[in-house]
Parts: sequence; structure tokens; C-alpha cells
Amino acid sequence: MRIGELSRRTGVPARLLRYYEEQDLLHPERAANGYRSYGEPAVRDVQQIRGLLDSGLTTEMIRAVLPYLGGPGEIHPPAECVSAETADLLRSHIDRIQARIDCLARNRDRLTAYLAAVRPDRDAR
Amino acid sequence: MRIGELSRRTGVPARLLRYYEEQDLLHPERAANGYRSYGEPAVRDVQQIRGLLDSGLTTEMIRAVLPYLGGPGEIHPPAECVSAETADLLRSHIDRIQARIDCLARNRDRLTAYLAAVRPDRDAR
DNA sequence: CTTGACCTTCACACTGATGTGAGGCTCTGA
DNA sequence: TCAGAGCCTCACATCAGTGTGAAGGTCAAG
Repeated sequence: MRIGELSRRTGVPARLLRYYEEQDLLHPERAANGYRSYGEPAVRDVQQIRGLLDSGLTTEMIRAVLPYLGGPGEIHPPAECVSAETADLLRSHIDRIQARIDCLARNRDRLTAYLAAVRPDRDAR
Repeated sequence: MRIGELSRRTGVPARLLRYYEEQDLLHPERAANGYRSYGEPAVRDVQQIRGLLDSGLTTEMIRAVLPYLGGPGEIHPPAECVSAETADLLRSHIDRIQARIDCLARNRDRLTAYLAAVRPDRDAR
């Protein structure tokens, strides 16, 4: 599929799909006329990228973990390809994601407490 | 306290403390010589600002909410000052933070599962 | 009185994710 | 064959920082 269709199907502006390619997150083929040509899995990939970006991960971080994030049950690179170093790197990425989760949870709690304190009437639920 | 001490105590570069003032998030007094003079609560304010920025709130949002965020149990301006609109905005932002947490947790679990599948030896713990 | 640490403003430049527009090529349908 | 939709690249703009440097004021200690 071409960039316009992918954009429509994911809701992500074509501009950003090009940007993600520039950032090495997407790797569309090129048609003879130069147009980008995306496979079906690109839809899920884009959604994955969006989710992670929205969660505050950088493209660099996403680039590092994306290859390992398949659909449910899919393992992309076979086990033999994963060196001890890669595994370590992956573990440290997981730690960073956890740190981010902790930070967000902390602030969610702060904001929730604030809201409860300031509007206990409508927001007690 | 002056800007250097506040910077040391919060770990936030003086440059950013001036920036937050420019953004109307901090309001230090000025000494006779023009030096910024921060009160003790500024330490907590700065940490709060950092946390909220990290959570993806805009400076505009923080500006709206910060006056009401006291220490534990302190609510400065009475509840009536918080408009329903502000509260709604805040609620929707809390929801967004939660969505981010969910997304990250999902992906953390995926990565963990991947790691476990690919290196069941050293990573089973 | 000078030195050095600390403060002031101003200003330019970089990042990352995204918006916007210009100028031009490709393809399809009337 | 021409319009229009869709694609291409290039490039500048924005926001929230962040770094750096210039040019200068303030103050305490030697």
C-alpha cells in the first residue's frame, strides 16, 4: 500500500510516516516510480510506534526495542541471533520503560489526589 | 535563597529556573540588587514542575494547576477557584497518563516475554 | 583594590516530534 | 491532453527544553 492509504488506516499524517522512516523505524519498499510501498504489517508497526511515542519514549529507544516487539506469540529474530550483549541491552531498556511507568504513576497519583482534594463532590467515584 | 542554591538543591540548571519564571511557573522575589530570591517552598515547586513536565503536561496546564498544588494536605485556594473546565481538563489528562502507563506496561511485558523465550537460561528469575 | 564567585540580561543554536508549504513528478479519468 | 489527486524532496516553523557565550553588575575575602 502507498503512504496515503497507510496514513488513512492509521490516522497518522503522511508527514510522520516519512519521518519515522527517516528515523529508521519504518522500512517501506520503493516502487519503480519512487513511491513508498508498505506491507500489511506496517499498520500494526505504526500503531506500535505511536503508542510508544505517546508514552514518552524517544525514537531512539523505539528503534532499539521495535525489532523484538512482534504480534502476540511471534518471535522475530530467532533465539540464536540474540547475543548476551543484546539481551543485556534489552534488559536495560525494560528497566527504563519501568522507570517511565513509575514516574507516570507517581504523577497520576499526585494529580488524582489534587483533584479529589479540590473537588471532592463531583469527583468522588 | 538565590538561584544557585535552588539549582543545587533541585538539580535543575539555573538556566531552566529562569526559563520556568519566563513561563510564569515560578515567581521569585527580587532583592535590592536584582538577584532572584526564592522562598523555601520553591524547592518543592520546582520538583513538582519537573514531574508534571515529565508526565507530558504542557506549561500552560501546569500554570493552571500549580497554584493549587500545595504540600501534603495543603490546599491553598479554596475548591471554588478550580473551574469545572480545569477539572475536566485535568481528568482527561489523568486518563491519558493512565493510557500511557498501560501501553508501556504492555510493551514491557512483551519485551520481558521475548527475553524469557529467547534466553530462558539466564533470564528466568 | 583586585580577584573570583555569583548574579543579571540578551541572544543564538541545537534537539525531537510535528506542522506546513513550495516546487515538481506520476498516474488516472474525462 | 489536461485537471486533479497523490506522491516526491527540501526546507523552514513550532514548542519545550537545553547548551553556550557575551557583556556586565554585586559582593566578600585577601
